Amino acid sequence: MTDTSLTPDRILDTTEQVLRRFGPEKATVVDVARALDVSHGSIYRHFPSKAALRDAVAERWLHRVASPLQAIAAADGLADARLRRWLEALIALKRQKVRGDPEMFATYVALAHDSQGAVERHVAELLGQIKAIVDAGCADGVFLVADAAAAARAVFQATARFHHPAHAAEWNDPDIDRDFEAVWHLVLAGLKGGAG
Amino acid sequence: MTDTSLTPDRILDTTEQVLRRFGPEKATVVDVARALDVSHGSIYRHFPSKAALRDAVAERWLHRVASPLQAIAAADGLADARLRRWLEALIALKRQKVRGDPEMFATYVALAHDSQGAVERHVAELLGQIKAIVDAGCADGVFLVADAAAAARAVFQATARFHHPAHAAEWNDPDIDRDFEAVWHLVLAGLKGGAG
DNA sequence: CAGATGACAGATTTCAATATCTGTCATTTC
DNA sequence: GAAATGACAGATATTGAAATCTGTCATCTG
Repeated sequence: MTDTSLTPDRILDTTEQVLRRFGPEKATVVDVARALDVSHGSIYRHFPSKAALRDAVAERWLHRVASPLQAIAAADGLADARLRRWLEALIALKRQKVRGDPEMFATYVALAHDSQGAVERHVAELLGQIKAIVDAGCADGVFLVADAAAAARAVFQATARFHHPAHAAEWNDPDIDRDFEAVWHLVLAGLKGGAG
Repeated sequence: MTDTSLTPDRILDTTEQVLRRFGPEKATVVDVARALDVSHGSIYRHFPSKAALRDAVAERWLHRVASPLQAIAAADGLADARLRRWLEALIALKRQKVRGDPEMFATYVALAHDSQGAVERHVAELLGQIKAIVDAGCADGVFLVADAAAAARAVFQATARFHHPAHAAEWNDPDIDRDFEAVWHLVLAGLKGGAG
């Protein structure tokens, strides 16, 4: 029954395979149906449109990024070290994905671009994780900020060059790690409240 | 003679008009020649290739951004206020260009994307201007940084969301000014050396 | 009767023939 | 004779007819 019954998860798995093989431009609902050996009409029983199917693929991919970071955000230890580890993990995840399979990375970026809602939820989730670290840091006196949510956004945005897919081409720059170090220094100083 | 003789500047002016009318995909060297009422072979007397012509257009556009900022970087007054004014001017220039004529902005971004060398020189020029402000700030004791060039890069990169064309779509966000304020706070604290 | 099918209309994409463009250069113009 | 021309070869883009795709739904199947 497991490999014969058509479920959303099975459709999503197959859609990823089809996207990997044909790319986001060429992949069609008919291709997915063919790969599953069902009629394309059956896909529409589980997803109302091709766009909804792509949204779901994007959402799952974004969740695979946010999920491992959640563990870091919720860990023990000093908030400044934890924030550093969290950012390094986010950056490493993204770089790993783009280096491991650049075409698939581009595919997922294209999907995400069309699924603005999924991206917004994803960013909100990441901001929530940063805010949790900042809150903890304030409680411990490691950080000193008036508005933790605003500080979380500032940290995320100031480091955009190192994790935002629009900057992926710059991640090959040999100076990228040194650049991150310099930005991290500014960010950390700001969170510690060095200049009220 | 002035309006009959074919000069690089006249070709560049006309190329901009043609790009404005047809966009970067459709504009051809033949279109430029037609607009100038010369044969397209004559264009190749002044520019070795279509790519070189587009490079020159990009370079001129980028210079129009860097030029007014130079005055701010070289002005008197406290370095922190000057850096703030410089960043605000850079951001205002970019926003003005994208709001005033979004299609032409996209055109120039496409040209710049193909003229990596021109972009690198432009960024180096901007980094030089920031470094001059940071150097002045260090001399006055307003800033405290070990490596002014590294600090300049960090300032530029941490604020990328507010001036890098890849983020242009986000400039319509109603919270964009508040976001810049938060990032500016982090950056300023870092430059003042609050957290050694 | 829940779930799958496949034929269908309208929209989108493909493909190959046709036209245009880029860059060169021997010839022409002033 | 310096500057401009226009014909040319090979590369690129356009076009319109044919094929395919999306989304729907009446029908079928177990």
